[in-house]
Amino acid sequence: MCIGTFLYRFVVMNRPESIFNPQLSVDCVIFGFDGKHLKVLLAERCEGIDGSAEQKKFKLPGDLIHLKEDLDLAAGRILHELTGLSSIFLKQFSVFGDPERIPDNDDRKWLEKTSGVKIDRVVTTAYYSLIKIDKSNTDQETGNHASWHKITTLPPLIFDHKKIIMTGLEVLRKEIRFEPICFELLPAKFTVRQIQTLYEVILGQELDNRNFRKKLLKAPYIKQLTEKQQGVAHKPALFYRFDRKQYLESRRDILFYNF
Amino acid sequence: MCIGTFLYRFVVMNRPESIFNPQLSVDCVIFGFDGKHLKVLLAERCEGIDGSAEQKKFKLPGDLIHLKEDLDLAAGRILHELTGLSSIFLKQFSVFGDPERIPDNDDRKWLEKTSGVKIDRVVTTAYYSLIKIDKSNTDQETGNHASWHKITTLPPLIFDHKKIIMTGLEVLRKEIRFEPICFELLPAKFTVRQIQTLYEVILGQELDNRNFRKKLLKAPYIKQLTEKQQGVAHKPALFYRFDRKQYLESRRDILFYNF
DNA sequence: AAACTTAACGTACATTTTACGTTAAGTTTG
DNA sequence: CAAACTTAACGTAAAATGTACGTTAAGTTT
Repeated sequence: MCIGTFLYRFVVMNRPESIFNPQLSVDCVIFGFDGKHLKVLLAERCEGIDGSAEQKKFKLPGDLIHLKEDLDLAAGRILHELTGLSSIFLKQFSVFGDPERIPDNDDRKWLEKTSGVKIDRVVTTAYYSLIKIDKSNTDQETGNHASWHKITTLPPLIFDHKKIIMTGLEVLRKEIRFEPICFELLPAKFTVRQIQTLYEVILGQELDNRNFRKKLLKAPYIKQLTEKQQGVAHKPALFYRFDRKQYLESRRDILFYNF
Repeated sequence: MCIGTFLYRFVVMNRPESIFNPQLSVDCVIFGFDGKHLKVLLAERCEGIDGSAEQKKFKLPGDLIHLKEDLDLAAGRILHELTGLSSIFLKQFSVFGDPERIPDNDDRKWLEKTSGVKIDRVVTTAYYSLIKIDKSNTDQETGNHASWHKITTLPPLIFDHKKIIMTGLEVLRKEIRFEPICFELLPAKFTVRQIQTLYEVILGQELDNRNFRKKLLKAPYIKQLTEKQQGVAHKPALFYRFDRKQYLESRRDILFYNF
């Protein structure tokens, strides 16, 4: 939690009129790829209801939004507070508006306690983002009581956050079939094998490496570098980079329809 | 406006505490196809600010949601109130959460007057739906001060409703490239030409009829009927129908990725 | 030096797309 | 009533793409 958030919380806990809108929130499903597994960044619900022994639960990074705050900007704020990153791929993908999505139990009491406002119903707008997992956000597990979890083995989550993650994953799966958003999940230099593994973990299916390679390298926005992999116990792979400008150029005037 | 809505309004105007949530709304972009043009169903903002001569503006069918109402159900309610239709294809596609999306002018005053509540900010969840335009909703223009408008020539709209429609159209364009949702826009029996015209108006591009036909008829869920077109001044076309069950069957286990 | 591992390239065949030409079945017109 | 007209329906050849594999290459490890 950055200073800004801390201050907000302080104010909230000590003033009758909240600066938060108690009915609107955003939650971010932050996908990351470490070369092997698709992961999601989760925050620990550290504050218990009464300080005593409680179930350790996780939650999506998210927050109530400020009274006059734009939703997209609020999502950016949360991502920034948690990771220090800004201008990151971030896309609204769904709204969760079931009036009973925040059940009348410990979860709600915890939320009312930490937000300092009476919670009636909360409609949350879900965003997903893709980031590269590297030393800066892996080593200390990003700090802020946040940590990466494989999407295949998620810990217990509050509210409907599991459903939100699964919906986000579906959207990501759908999206990756047509748009190369996967490059947001890779370092600037990558090998063909890395992209293929990423596609495999997202699609949940093995792909033929020879055909995958052919299809990928035909794309005009995949640029080969002269640099090679180092320190591997086999033939080193060449590095490639994603040329965003070429990508946008190549996407113009495509017509496509299917049955 | 159906009786239900009227009652709600009556209650709202006469009670201090509203049964509406003044911060959450849904708006529906209802697409229709009349065989020639892609259209959208718009409601007329009939009540003026002070009853005097005012600018005639249109709005998307939409409403504030009830205090404990689910968003998806609210969208269904609005569609039903306006068209009498239920169990219609209806999909949430975006949230509009700019705090300034309802500007501080006549539009806001009108909204406050008709809803009976003080409007601070309204976050709206947008849905789109697809319906067939036929006699039941064309002849009397659906009643309820609602009417069909070509998406190419939209009248003046309140708030950011034009932006909402355009975003919905983009989503529809994207969606139609991969899923045959277009059959929601066609009568049960249709000709190849009808589908092609529909694709052309949605994609905004002419297609080769011979190749379109081949591609379409390969789909296992397009079933030829024995019936032919009648009363046309040329070779009558065969009718086809969409087999939803076969469609779902054929969609299992498809793997697809592209660069 | 041989074994091992993954990268990188190639090839033959099937399928799909693309760009057209041709025939068919009706109505309208002179 | 035949010729003209209009759109439906079918066909075909070439190009492009996808699929299923086999082979060679460049390193490290044993």
